[in-house]
Amino acid sequence: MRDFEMKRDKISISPSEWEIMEILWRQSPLSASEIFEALEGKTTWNNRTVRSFLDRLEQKKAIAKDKKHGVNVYTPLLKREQCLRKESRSFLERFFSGNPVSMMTHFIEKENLSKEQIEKLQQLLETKKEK
Amino acid sequence: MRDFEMKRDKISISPSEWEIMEILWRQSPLSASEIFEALEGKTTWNNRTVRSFLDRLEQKKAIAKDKKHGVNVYTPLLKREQCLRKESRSFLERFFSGNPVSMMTHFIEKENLSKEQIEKLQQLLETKKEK
DNA sequence: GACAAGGTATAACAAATGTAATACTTTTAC
DNA sequence: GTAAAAGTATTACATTTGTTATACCTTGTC
Repeated sequence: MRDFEMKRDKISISPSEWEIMEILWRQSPLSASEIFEALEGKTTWNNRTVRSFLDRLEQKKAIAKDKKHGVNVYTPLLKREQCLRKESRSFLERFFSGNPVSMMTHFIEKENLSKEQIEKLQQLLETKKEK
Repeated sequence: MRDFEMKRDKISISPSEWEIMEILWRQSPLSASEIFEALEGKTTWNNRTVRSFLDRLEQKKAIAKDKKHGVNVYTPLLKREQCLRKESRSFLERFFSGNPVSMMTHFIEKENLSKEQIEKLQQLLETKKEK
């Protein structure tokens, strides 16, 4: 494995930071106050708090900071896909010994799925089987 | 308002603590050194470290400590089922906006499931649909 | 061209977490 | 019955995370 990849793997994104990342994955670059506004309704974070998270994400090299027209704007350096995969695997490992079937069994049993939802999953599995 | 951070009155179990809980859910009561032994191979934690986790779990009232034959033994106070459900929901909320179907879709797409695994899930879904 | 509003950089601080060390007490093995 | 081993209780300390606060700097407005 190459060096930069190893380093990237070590980045850990906290729950709060993840909220920020989601905003930026949806749209970027954005300024701190744009991000702050995008969080309205979702969180009650102070403007300062948001800026702290941005600072930390930048230190972690999860996002890049650029000065555009005298204002800092932020862009993701990590791909959502990749981060999501990492988090998913970690969840799987922690709670289901890495076994995806027992994990999904848990959700199928515990979540109340509608007929439509079940059928959607069935269809997806069918497609997958024919791969 | 859905602030995704937990309320203070709810017990939160850290990843390391979860390992301890798993041991105790499998078998209890156990002494600190029994737990330490059960962790061999899984972790490289020092004996002291394990005892720290036990102390904290006790403070959190996730486990009970009793002195049996001059030695402290520990028993879970929380049900695995319940904790697992809480963690699962939090995962679902954080990464898939609480949508179980999109979560499962992710896993079906990203994990390489064998034909047998897929069929097992299909069967489970079929059963569920007839509920 | 001074000022208020907002931006920036830096610091603070407590709780949670990971990871033990110390210092005393009890039990066990000779 | 004493010394080593094991246990207990308390403390420590760095890092991460959540949550601002302070103090300085820029800029559009009057």
